[in-house]
Amino acid sequence: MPDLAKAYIAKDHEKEIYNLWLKHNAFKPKVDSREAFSILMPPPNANESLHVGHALGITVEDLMIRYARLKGKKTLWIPGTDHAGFETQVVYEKKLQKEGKSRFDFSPDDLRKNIREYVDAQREKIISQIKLLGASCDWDSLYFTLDSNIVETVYQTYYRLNQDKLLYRAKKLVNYCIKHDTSFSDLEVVYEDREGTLTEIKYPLSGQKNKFITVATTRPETMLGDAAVAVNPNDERYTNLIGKMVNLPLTDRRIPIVADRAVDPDFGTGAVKVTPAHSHIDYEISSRHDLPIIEIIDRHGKMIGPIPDEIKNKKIIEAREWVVNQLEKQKLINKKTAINHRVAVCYKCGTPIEPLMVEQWWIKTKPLAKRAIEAIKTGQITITPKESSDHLITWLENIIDWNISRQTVWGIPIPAWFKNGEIHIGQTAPDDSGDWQQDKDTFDTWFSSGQLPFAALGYPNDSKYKTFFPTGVMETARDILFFWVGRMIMLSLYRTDQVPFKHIYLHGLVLDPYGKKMSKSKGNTVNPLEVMEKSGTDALRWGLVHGTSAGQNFNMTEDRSIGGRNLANKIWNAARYILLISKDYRKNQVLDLPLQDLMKTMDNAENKAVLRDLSKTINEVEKCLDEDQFALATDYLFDFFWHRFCDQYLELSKKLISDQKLEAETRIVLIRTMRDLLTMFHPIMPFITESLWQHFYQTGWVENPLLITSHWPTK
RNA sequence: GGGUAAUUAGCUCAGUUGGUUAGAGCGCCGCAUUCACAUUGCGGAGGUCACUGGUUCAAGUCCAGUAUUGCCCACCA
Repeated sequence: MPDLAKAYIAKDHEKEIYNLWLKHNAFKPKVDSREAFSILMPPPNANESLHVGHALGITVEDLMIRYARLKGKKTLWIPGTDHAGFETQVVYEKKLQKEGKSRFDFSPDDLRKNIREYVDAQREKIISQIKLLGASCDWDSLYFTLDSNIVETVYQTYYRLNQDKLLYRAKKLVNYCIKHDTSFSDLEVVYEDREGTLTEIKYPLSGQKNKFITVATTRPETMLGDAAVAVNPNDERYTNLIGKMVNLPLTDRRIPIVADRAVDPDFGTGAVKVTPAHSHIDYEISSRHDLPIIEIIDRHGKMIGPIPDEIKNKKIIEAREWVVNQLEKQKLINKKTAINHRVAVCYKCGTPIEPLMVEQWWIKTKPLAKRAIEAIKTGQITITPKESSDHLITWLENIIDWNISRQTVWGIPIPAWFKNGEIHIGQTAPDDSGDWQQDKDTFDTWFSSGQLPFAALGYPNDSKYKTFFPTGVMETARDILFFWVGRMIMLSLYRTDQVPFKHIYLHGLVLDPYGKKMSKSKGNTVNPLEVMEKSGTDALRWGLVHGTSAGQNFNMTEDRSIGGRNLANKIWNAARYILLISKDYRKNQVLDLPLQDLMKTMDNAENKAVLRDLSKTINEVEKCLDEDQFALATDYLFDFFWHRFCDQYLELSKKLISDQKLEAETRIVLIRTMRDLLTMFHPIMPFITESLWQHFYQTGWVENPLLITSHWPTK
């Protein structure tokens, strides 16, 4: 047996151990009659570098899959990377910007090709970083979300939605970012408190001199697209004006005053201008009163439509100044007040969202959501933490139709063709007349990633799909519960009639030591690669799990991983000591007896007692791991190992072992307890435990050459 | 506005069907060093379990309310 170094230096072992696992195909599922357990790895964006959020997710997933493997299940963990359509395009545009270029310098085809090359070059990086974390996933199953089989499945879903009349193309009001030139779904819009000006404008009543109705707005320029003025039906100030007309200033149009329940009489003047083409609430009001929709802003934020020539094609902000000036000249501005209000903005660049009328592909989500709700309510899918079930159900119950088209080049092209208002759905044009134009849009990334559980497993014919679907658990970040998890459930039930996973485990946010969100701009990020380099991967993994709570955010401090490093060193030295004093001990079959039986062979009460406590610990750890209580499991393990085994028993064993009558059984207790501890520590600290297992194996104390494919302790 | 979670030692947090004297890690104080490990050991200080009320023989734990903080959803024209 080679001598063990006095201290455990993680760097000296990790690479070798990972290669050992790879060499033995330890991550590959052995397909037999055992119970199946699979996890789909949430694919990190192909252009990203590993951050601490990934590290947490991968640690927990690896922990679950290693535990299942030790418990004798056939396991498959499928890794992948995400093309992440819009997000990647934004990153690439930033890169272009640094080079003094923009996306408009390239044709869409060239741009797509360039991003593809960029992503292909980046992809290897994050994959190698995932390997550093010790991820025991089946690399032969590695997927990329633009793989042809996945794209094909996505297309089939699109066709089927069309056949089932759940897909439609419509020009409706959508959330549009004029900077990125794409629409979004409701989920990609965030709200921010912004300073603004509330301008009160007097609209002259038709046929009545010097009589006005005053509206309040933060967007004066949109008055040019007004279709009505609305007041609350119960607002006595305006009851006599309902049904009357006003002359819309700066235009020659006359618009009605309507009564609508959406108007809050206590806000502003209690009268509101209605601009159906550029406000969601106004769009709703207009549909209730059959008002015309007048578009005055285009996709680039330029003024269009029936507006004065002076501002045609001008930017929104210029138009605003012009409109306010003109109104002031006509003495139609009542007053202007500063206001702090919530503004819908693009979640990437903070540009205010412009609601615009754009033709998009929509999915009718209500019928899909209904089945998802049922699956959750009947317990076909369970969630940790449990309160997330209600969040998900509430979201599904209030779901609105989903805009699945994006005006980005990087993504899965939508298989649809247009010719003079005709629409053809399919990958190729219906004829080669050359009149058909392919849809230039791409799918919302979440539409394709929402199908990954079955798409990445090779639905419908692949043996992986047949063996491992539905997957056992979906482990992912809490903040994509609606974006991703909800959509996976809906689309999976729709396509496969099965839930995509039986259980969901949501991890919280990793915060900085002071409980603040980590962000690159704040400079308060913890770089997992640095922690791994400094303290070791096992130490990082321990630090991410120990002392945290399922689904709750937690503060990441360096101390957490230092604690993990110290623990690794302690494990190393306990095992090293046992190896040193017993290196000539040859295995006795008694060693493998179930603990209950092994205990009966012991003469000494202390030896019996430590085995009894070991058995208790196995029970506790098992129960915790079965219930997603990973941190609590590490608590039990830590306490038994450090205090009960090392501090008490190991010291005591030094006396016992010098007693000739007790020597043999004491060695057995030491070896057996350490062996079972290595096994239980393995899911959370795979490298050091496997490394020591190798020494146990070479000494002849264990049968299985690899801990990773060994089995959970027998009680 | 609606929802949800958190509030326990200086700090970060456990405490799972209510049950002796409320725990851990880190930090702090004292002692110990050829004996697996100083990335260590032994010992110690430190808590009105946010607050108010209720249920109970018994409440950190269950119920109601209050406060503070975080997050999610809706959204202000």
